[in-house]
Amino acid sequence: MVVMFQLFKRDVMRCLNVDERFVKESDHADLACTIAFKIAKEEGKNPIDVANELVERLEPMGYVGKIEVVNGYINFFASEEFLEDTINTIIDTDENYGYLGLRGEVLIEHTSANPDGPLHVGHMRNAIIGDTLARIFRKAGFNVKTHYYVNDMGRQIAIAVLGYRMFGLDESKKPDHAVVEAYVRANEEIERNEELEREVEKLMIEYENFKDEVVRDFRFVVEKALEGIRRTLEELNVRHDEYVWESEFLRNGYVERVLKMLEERGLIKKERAWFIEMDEKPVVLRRENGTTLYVTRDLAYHLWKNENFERFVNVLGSDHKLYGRQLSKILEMLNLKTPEIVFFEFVSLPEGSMSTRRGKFVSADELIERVYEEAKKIVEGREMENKEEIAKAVAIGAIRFDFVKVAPEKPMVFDWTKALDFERQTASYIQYAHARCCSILRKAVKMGMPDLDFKPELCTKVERDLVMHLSKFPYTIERVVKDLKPNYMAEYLLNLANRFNEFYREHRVLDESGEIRMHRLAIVDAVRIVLRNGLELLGIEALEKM
RNA sequence: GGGCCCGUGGCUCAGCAUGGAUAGAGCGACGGCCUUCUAAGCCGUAGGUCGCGGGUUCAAAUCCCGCCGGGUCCGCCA
Repeated sequence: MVVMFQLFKRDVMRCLNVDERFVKESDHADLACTIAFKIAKEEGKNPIDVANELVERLEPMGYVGKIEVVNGYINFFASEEFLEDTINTIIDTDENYGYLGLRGEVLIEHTSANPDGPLHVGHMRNAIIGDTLARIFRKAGFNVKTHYYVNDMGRQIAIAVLGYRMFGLDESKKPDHAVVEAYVRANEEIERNEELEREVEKLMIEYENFKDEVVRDFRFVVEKALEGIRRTLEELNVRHDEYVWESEFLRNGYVERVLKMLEERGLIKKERAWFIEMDEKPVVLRRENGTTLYVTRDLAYHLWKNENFERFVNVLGSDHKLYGRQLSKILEMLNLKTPEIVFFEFVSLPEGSMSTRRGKFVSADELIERVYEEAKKIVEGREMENKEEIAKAVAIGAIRFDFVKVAPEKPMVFDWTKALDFERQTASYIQYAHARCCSILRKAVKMGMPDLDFKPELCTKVERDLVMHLSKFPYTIERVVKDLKPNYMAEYLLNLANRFNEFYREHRVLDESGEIRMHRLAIVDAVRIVLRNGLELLGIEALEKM
């Protein structure tokens, strides 16, 4: 477990004896300390004098190298030893660089789109955030399981089943698209004929009572939808360890258990329906007709999570915020752990919000297909092998990066012209930097097995900055895990690719000889490793040639 | 009506955690760079009242209050 940048930061804090609040990243130094401003204020002195005084009686220790005072800031630069240890650690630990040694059982539940049709671009945002978090948590050391929670008991599933019974499924279509067709048609029928409402309600009651042929039809329709959804997710390099059906919690007794727990604490009010009084609005747990609600099953699911995991993370659309708060509040009433929830804002279309019910959405399949076609056009004009695979990797990378780079709480507007514009794709920029590293190393090997030998005293300013940035990779993972913001990693990699290109422009590698050559090859190899590890965390293939 | 989120160059976004030294990218625009390790790249130029107003502070894009604009939630739906 090596966390280079944090070690340096810790040394800075120790040698000044200040806490983390006063030590910050800065453009002017590797780390800058602002404590002098605070002391100056308290003691009515000049910050510059205070800073100078502090520095005078300061013993550099560990990885702390040069220290200078500028305008009251105390600027710290890492030592040559730090740079050397960073590069050597990266090369030695290789694919494990980024591992933080954190421990614990973590469940990440994400995507969980209703199985009434294909994934649309909003669900993609959920899947990509969730999958990226899962990858980063694993890298940090956690034992991670991912769940797709299947809402097989919802009203819309009953409608889809009704559609299936009335019209069947179009076998020529991808199964999730066939399901949504039946679902949309059934909705249209219901609008025309109110009688069908009762049909839907009946289906729901019968399913909840496990009536055989109803269960069979629900299972059939849900499996069909999931089959299609799973295929789409596979294209995106998103994999769930398990698909958990909510009806399962009715069968296995957890629903009953959680209701009993609530009852014993006197929390449930029973009138015609059963409900819990809450500040914002009451939560109904059992309908007048005796059936349970989504929240009831979800409470049971979270009771189960409590028994099996130390931490659980849910990725949910921000329209579920009130729901999430209430769920957590009820769990707290039972002295149970609450989920950590990542809320993401909506992906809307230029013409407005999406709706599965009205069949108004951009499906993930369509987006993938069209971006892929666009990537193929670009690859066509180039001399290379495996054009199809490269186009695929570039297309999926472009899509994943586009979604993950935006902070979850920012609303997104999905725009076809932008999605298909490869000039603005930033994933391929990172993939390209990685391919460049590989190319240099490949050639070096061809010229005779090279020795890699980093010498900090040979570092130029550009090289030094690049190495410092490499040291922050584990630190970035730590921040993602702490804040649940996978966009930090996207930002980090973009920045790294940028710095590498600067290095590439200003320095030759293979044309050099002797220790400079070995020194630069070590840097290139270290950059290659971090780019590759980072792309892996984003679920983007690190191409060696493109 | 109340709650929550967002508002940063023409466009898409980063930065807000922990206030700090010239607010960063990409696209678009304009000009340049392939006889040198991959031009999916690089360099340069133009372009910003960080939604508005107030407050706290030596210091505010960042913290607090109010307002405006957009989104979303407020079901015996999921």
